[in-house]
Amino acid sequence: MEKSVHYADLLKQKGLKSTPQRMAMLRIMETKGHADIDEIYQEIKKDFVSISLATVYKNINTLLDEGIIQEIKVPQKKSKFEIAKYKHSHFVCERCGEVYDVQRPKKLNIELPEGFEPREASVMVVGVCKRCH
Amino acid sequence: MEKSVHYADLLKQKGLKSTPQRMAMLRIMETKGHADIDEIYQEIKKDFVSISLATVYKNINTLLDEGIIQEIKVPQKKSKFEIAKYKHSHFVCERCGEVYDVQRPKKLNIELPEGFEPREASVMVVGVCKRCH
DNA sequence: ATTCAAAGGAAAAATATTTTCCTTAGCAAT
DNA sequence: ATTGCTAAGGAAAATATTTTTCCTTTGAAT
Repeated sequence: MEKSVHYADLLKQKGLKSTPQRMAMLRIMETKGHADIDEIYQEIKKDFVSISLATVYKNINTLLDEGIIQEIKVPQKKSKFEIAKYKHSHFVCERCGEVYDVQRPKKLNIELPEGFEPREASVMVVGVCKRCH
Repeated sequence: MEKSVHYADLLKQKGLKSTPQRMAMLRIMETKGHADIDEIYQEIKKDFVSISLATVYKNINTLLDEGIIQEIKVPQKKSKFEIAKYKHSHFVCERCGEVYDVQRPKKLNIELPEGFEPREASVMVVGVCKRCH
Protein backbone atom coordinates (compact mmCIF):
# COMPACT_ATOMS: atom_id res chain seq x y z
CA MET A 1 0.00 0.00 0.00
CA GLU A 2 1.34 3.36 -0.97
CA LYS A 3 1.78 5.99 1.70
CA SER A 4 0.10 8.87 -0.06
CA VAL A 5 -3.01 6.78 -0.56
CA HIS A 6 -2.90 5.84 3.08
CA TYR A 7 -2.85 9.44 4.22
CA ALA A 8 -5.42 10.51 1.68
CA ASP A 9 -7.83 7.92 3.04
CA LEU A 10 -7.01 8.81 6.61
CA LEU A 11 -7.80 12.45 5.96
CA LYS A 12 -11.05 11.60 4.23
CA GLN A 13 -12.11 9.34 7.08
CA LYS A 14 -11.75 12.31 9.39
CA GLY A 15 -13.76 14.52 7.08
CA LEU A 16 -10.74 16.50 5.99
CA LYS A 17 -9.78 17.31 2.45
CA SER A 18 -6.69 15.72 1.04
CA THR A 19 -4.88 18.76 -0.23
CA PRO A 20 -1.39 18.73 -1.70
CA GLN A 21 -0.16 20.98 1.13
CA ARG A 22 -1.48 18.64 3.79
CA MET A 23 -0.12 15.59 2.10
CA ALA A 24 3.27 17.29 1.86
CA MET A 25 3.23 18.14 5.54
CA LEU A 26 2.43 14.56 6.44
CA ARG A 27 5.17 13.29 4.17
CA ILE A 28 7.67 15.67 5.73
CA MET A 29 6.78 14.55 9.22
CA GLU A 30 6.97 10.94 8.15
CA THR A 31 10.34 11.39 6.51
CA LYS A 32 11.90 13.45 9.29
CA GLY A 33 10.26 11.49 12.04
CA HIS A 34 10.07 14.58 14.21
CA ALA A 35 9.91 18.13 12.93
CA ASP A 36 9.20 21.51 14.38
CA ILE A 37 7.09 24.22 12.75
CA ASP A 38 10.02 25.92 11.15
CA GLU A 39 11.52 22.74 9.74
CA ILE A 40 8.18 21.88 8.21
CA TYR A 41 7.78 25.35 6.79
CA GLN A 42 11.29 25.49 5.31
CA GLU A 43 10.90 22.05 3.84
CA ILE A 44 7.47 22.53 2.34
CA LYS A 45 8.47 25.83 0.77
CA LYS A 46 10.73 23.85 -1.54
CA ASP A 47 7.65 22.38 -3.18
CA PHE A 48 5.10 25.08 -2.47
CA VAL A 49 7.01 28.28 -2.92
CA SER A 50 4.16 30.55 -1.90
CA ILE A 51 2.66 28.51 0.90
CA SER A 52 1.64 30.63 3.84
CA LEU A 53 3.04 29.99 7.29
CA ALA A 54 -0.56 30.40 8.46
CA THR A 55 -1.48 27.36 6.40
CA VAL A 56 1.20 25.35 8.15
CA TYR A 57 -0.13 26.40 11.54
CA LYS A 58 -3.73 25.80 10.55
CA ASN A 59 -2.93 22.34 9.31
CA ILE A 60 -0.87 21.48 12.35
CA ASN A 61 -3.83 22.40 14.53
CA THR A 62 -6.32 20.54 12.39
CA LEU A 63 -4.16 17.42 12.32
CA LEU A 64 -3.65 17.64 16.06
CA ASP A 65 -7.37 18.03 16.66
CA GLU A 66 -8.07 14.90 14.65
CA GLY A 67 -5.32 12.99 16.37
CA ILE A 68 -3.45 12.39 13.13
CA ILE A 69 -0.30 13.95 14.53
CA GLN A 70 1.01 14.56 18.02
CA GLU A 71 2.97 17.31 19.67
CA ILE A 72 6.10 16.44 21.60
CA LYS A 73 7.21 19.04 24.08
CA VAL A 74 10.97 18.81 24.27
CA PRO A 75 12.87 20.21 27.27
CA GLN A 76 14.63 23.50 26.41
CA LYS A 77 13.55 23.49 22.78
CA LYS A 78 10.68 24.02 20.45
CA SER A 79 7.91 21.48 20.16
CA LYS A 80 8.27 18.77 17.58
CA PHE A 81 5.44 17.11 15.73
CA GLU A 82 5.17 13.51 14.63
CA ILE A 83 2.67 11.26 12.92
CA ALA A 84 0.56 9.59 15.59
CA LYS A 85 1.41 5.92 15.94
CA TYR A 86 1.69 3.12 18.47
CA LYS A 87 2.54 4.34 21.95
CA HIS A 88 6.19 4.96 22.48
CA SER A 89 8.62 7.08 24.42
CA HIS A 90 11.20 9.59 23.28
CA PHE A 91 14.91 10.16 23.55
CA VAL A 92 16.34 13.59 22.90
CA CYS A 93 20.03 14.13 22.30
CA GLU A 94 21.44 16.94 24.36
CA ARG A 95 24.18 17.50 21.80
CA CYS A 96 22.33 17.66 18.50
CA GLY A 97 18.74 18.04 19.65
CA GLU A 98 17.51 15.17 17.54
CA VAL A 99 14.50 13.30 18.89
CA TYR A 100 14.26 9.53 18.55
CA ASP A 101 11.45 7.10 19.20
CA VAL A 102 12.27 4.44 21.74
CA GLN A 103 10.14 1.64 23.07
CA ARG A 104 8.38 2.61 26.22
CA PRO A 105 8.96 0.92 29.54
CA LYS A 106 6.89 -2.22 30.02
CA LYS A 107 5.88 -1.23 33.47
CA LEU A 108 6.10 2.18 35.05
CA ASN A 109 6.38 1.92 38.80
CA ILE A 110 5.02 5.19 39.99
CA GLU A 111 3.46 5.54 43.40
CA LEU A 112 0.54 7.90 43.17
CA PRO A 113 -1.18 9.31 46.22
CA GLU A 114 -4.62 7.94 47.12
CA GLY A 115 -7.29 9.23 44.78
CA PHE A 116 -5.09 9.95 41.79
CA GLU A 117 -6.07 8.05 38.65
CA PRO A 118 -3.40 7.72 35.96
CA ARG A 119 -4.55 7.47 32.37
CA GLU A 120 -1.23 7.53 30.60
CA ALA A 121 2.36 8.55 31.02
CA SER A 122 4.95 10.07 28.79
CA VAL A 123 8.62 9.44 29.21
CA MET A 124 11.37 11.58 27.78
CA VAL A 125 14.93 10.38 28.09
CA VAL A 126 17.70 12.94 27.73
CA GLY A 127 21.19 11.86 26.81
CA VAL A 128 23.67 11.52 23.99
CA CYS A 129 22.67 9.78 20.79
CA LYS A 130 24.73 7.35 18.78
CA ARG A 131 25.82 9.85 16.18
CA CYS A 132 27.00 12.40 18.73
CA HIS A 133 28.89 9.95 20.81
CA MET B 1 15.57 28.42 59.07
CA GLU B 2 13.33 31.00 57.53
CA LYS B 3 12.53 30.68 53.85
CA SER B 4 13.20 34.24 52.79
CA VAL B 5 16.66 34.06 54.32
CA HIS B 6 17.22 30.79 52.55
CA TYR B 7 16.41 32.26 49.16
CA ALA B 8 18.35 35.43 49.83
CA ASP B 9 21.44 33.37 50.54
CA LEU B 10 20.85 31.15 47.56
CA LEU B 11 20.64 34.15 45.29
CA LYS B 12 23.77 35.65 46.71
CA GLN B 13 25.68 32.40 46.31
CA LYS B 14 24.87 32.55 42.64
CA GLY B 15 26.01 36.13 42.37
CA LEU B 16 22.49 37.44 41.98
CA LYS B 17 20.96 40.30 43.88
CA SER B 18 18.23 39.54 46.30
CA THR B 19 15.59 41.97 45.14
CA PRO B 20 12.07 42.16 46.52
CA GLN B 21 10.65 41.23 43.11
CA ARG B 22 12.80 38.13 42.87
CA MET B 23 12.04 37.09 46.38
CA ALA B 24 8.34 37.49 45.67
CA MET B 25 8.58 35.36 42.55
CA LEU B 26 10.33 32.62 44.47
CA ARG B 27 7.75 32.79 47.23
CA ILE B 28 4.93 32.56 44.70
CA MET B 29 6.45 29.52 43.07
CA GLU B 30 7.05 27.95 46.43
CA THR B 31 3.50 28.60 47.59
CA LYS B 32 1.81 27.51 44.39
CA GLY B 33 4.18 24.64 43.78
CA HIS B 34 3.85 25.09 40.03
CA ALA B 35 2.99 28.33 38.30
CA ASP B 36 3.02 29.60 34.76
CA ILE B 37 4.20 33.04 33.66
CA ASP B 38 0.78 34.56 33.81
CA GLU B 39 -0.05 33.20 37.24
CA ILE B 40 3.20 34.58 38.55
CA TYR B 41 2.59 37.93 36.93
CA GLN B 42 -0.99 38.23 38.20
CA GLU B 43 0.05 37.21 41.67
CA ILE B 44 3.07 39.46 41.97
CA LYS B 45 1.12 42.46 40.73
CA LYS B 46 -0.84 42.32 43.97
CA ASP B 47 2.29 43.35 45.83
CA PHE B 48 4.18 45.18 43.10
CA VAL B 49 1.50 47.06 41.25
CA SER B 50 3.79 48.47 38.63
CA ILE B 51 6.05 45.51 38.06
CA SER B 52 6.83 44.96 34.41
CA LEU B 53 6.05 41.70 32.69
CA ALA B 54 9.55 41.98 31.23
CA THR B 55 10.95 41.80 34.74
CA VAL B 56 9.07 38.57 35.32
CA TYR B 57 10.47 37.10 32.13
CA LYS B 58 13.97 38.34 32.85
CA ASN B 59 13.91 36.82 36.30
CA ILE B 60 12.48 33.54 35.10
CA ASN B 61 15.36 33.28 32.64
CA THR B 62 17.97 34.27 35.19
CA LEU B 63 16.65 31.80 37.73
CA LEU B 64 16.52 29.08 35.09
CA ASP B 65 20.08 29.82 34.01
CA GLU B 66 21.29 29.45 37.58
CA GLY B 67 19.30 26.29 38.12
CA ILE B 68 17.28 27.80 40.92
CA ILE B 69 14.03 27.01 39.19
CA GLN B 70 13.00 24.54 36.51
CA GLU B 71 10.64 24.61 33.59
CA ILE B 72 8.05 21.89 33.25
CA LYS B 73 6.61 21.47 29.79
CA VAL B 74 3.06 20.27 30.23
CA PRO B 75 1.22 18.52 27.38
CA GLN B 76 -1.38 20.81 25.76
CA LYS B 77 -0.72 23.71 28.10
CA LYS B 78 1.66 26.45 28.98
CA SER B 79 4.91 25.70 30.74
CA LYS B 80 4.94 25.76 34.51
CA PHE B 81 7.86 26.73 36.68
CA GLU B 82 8.88 25.29 40.01
CA ILE B 83 11.63 25.72 42.54
CA ALA B 84 14.38 23.22 41.72
CA LYS B 85 14.50 20.42 44.23
CA TYR B 86 15.20 16.70 44.61
CA LYS B 87 14.48 14.75 41.47
CA HIS B 88 10.85 13.86 41.02
CA SER B 89 8.19 13.23 38.43
CA HIS B 90 4.97 15.04 37.66
CA PHE B 91 1.30 14.29 37.45
CA VAL B 92 -0.99 16.62 35.54
CA CYS B 93 -4.74 16.49 35.94
CA GLU B 94 -6.56 16.46 32.65
CA ARG B 95 -9.62 18.01 34.26
CA CYS B 96 -8.24 20.97 36.18
CA GLY B 97 -4.75 21.25 34.74
CA GLU B 98 -3.08 21.23 38.15
CA VAL B 99 0.42 19.79 38.28
CA TYR B 100 1.53 17.68 41.22
CA ASP B 101 4.90 16.34 42.25
CA VAL B 102 5.04 12.59 42.56
CA GLN B 103 7.92 10.35 43.46
CA ARG B 104 9.75 9.12 40.44
CA PRO B 105 9.93 5.46 39.48
CA LYS B 106 12.74 3.61 41.23
CA LYS B 107 13.85 1.97 38.05
CA LEU B 108 12.98 2.97 34.53
CA ASN B 109 13.19 0.02 32.20
CA ILE B 110 13.83 1.57 28.86
CA GLU B 111 15.61 -0.31 26.12
CA LEU B 112 17.82 2.07 24.23
CA PRO B 113 19.45 1.17 20.95
CA GLU B 114 23.19 0.47 20.95
CA GLY B 115 25.19 3.65 21.31
CA PHE B 116 22.59 5.75 23.05
CA GLU B 117 23.67 7.06 26.45
CA PRO B 118 20.90 8.16 28.80
CA ARG B 119 21.68 10.88 31.31
CA GLU B 120 18.28 11.40 32.82
CA ALA B 121 14.61 10.89 32.20
CA SER B 122 11.50 12.86 32.89
CA VAL B 123 8.17 11.25 33.46
CA MET B 124 4.82 12.99 33.17
CA VAL B 125 1.72 11.12 34.21
CA VAL B 126 -1.60 12.36 32.89
CA GLY B 127 -4.81 11.48 34.66
CA VAL B 128 -7.43 12.70 37.08
CA CYS B 129 -6.41 14.16 40.40
CA LYS B 130 -8.01 13.56 43.75
CA ARG B 131 -9.96 16.80 43.80
CA CYS B 132 -11.44 16.29 40.34
CA HIS B 133 -12.44 12.73 40.90
C1' DA C 1 28.03 57.59 52.70
C1' DT C 2 29.88 56.36 48.16
C1' DT C 3 30.27 53.58 44.20
C1' DC C 4 29.10 50.57 40.61
C1' DA C 5 27.16 46.84 38.43
C1' DA C 6 22.98 44.45 38.39
C1' DA C 7 18.16 44.82 38.20
C1' DG C 8 13.73 47.22 37.51
C1' DG C 9 10.29 49.72 34.51
C1' DA C 10 8.43 51.42 30.21
C1' DA C 11 8.39 51.07 25.69
C1' DA C 12 9.74 49.16 21.54
C1' DA C 13 11.17 45.32 18.97
C1' DA C 14 11.26 40.72 17.75
C1' DT C 15 9.12 36.43 17.45
C1' DA C 16 5.30 33.27 17.42
C1' DT C 17 0.61 32.13 16.58
C1' DT C 18 -4.14 33.02 15.26
C1' DT C 19 -7.71 35.29 12.79
C1' DT C 20 -9.90 37.56 9.00
C1' DC C 21 -11.34 37.88 4.49
C1' DC C 22 -11.45 36.76 0.07
C1' DT C 23 -10.19 33.33 -3.55
C1' DT C 24 -9.36 28.65 -4.93
C1' DA C 25 -9.97 23.93 -5.25
C1' DG C 26 -11.51 19.17 -3.30
C1' DC C 27 -15.01 16.21 -3.84
C1' DA C 28 -19.78 14.61 -3.80
C1' DA C 29 -23.81 14.63 -6.51
C1' DT C 30 -25.50 14.95 -10.81
C1' DA D 1 -17.45 16.00 -17.41
C1' DT D 2 -20.06 19.81 -14.96
C1' DT D 3 -21.97 22.01 -11.05
C1' DG D 4 -22.30 23.53 -6.39
C1' DC D 5 -21.03 23.65 -1.72
C1' DT D 6 -17.74 24.06 1.67
C1' DA D 7 -13.25 23.38 3.44
C1' DA D 8 -8.81 25.00 2.73
C1' DG D 9 -5.21 28.13 0.94
C1' DG D 10 -2.89 32.76 0.74
C1' DA D 11 -2.03 37.47 2.19
C1' DA D 12 -2.34 40.55 5.50
C1' DA D 13 -3.69 42.03 9.87
C1' DA D 14 -4.37 41.08 14.55
C1' DT D 15 -3.08 39.06 18.75
C1' DA D 16 -0.01 36.82 21.89
C1' DT D 17 4.39 35.88 23.68
C1' DT D 18 9.08 36.83 24.69
C1' DT D 19 13.20 39.62 24.34
C1' DT D 20 15.72 43.80 23.96
C1' DT D 21 16.78 48.54 24.63
C1' DC D 22 17.55 52.39 27.28
C1' DC D 23 17.42 54.89 31.10
C1' DT D 24 16.67 55.05 36.23
C1' DT D 25 16.90 52.88 40.62
C1' DT D 26 18.76 50.03 44.11
C1' DG D 27 21.38 46.13 46.44
C1' DA D 28 25.41 45.40 48.63
C1' DA D 29 30.37 45.78 49.03
C1' DT D 30 33.65 49.13 50.55
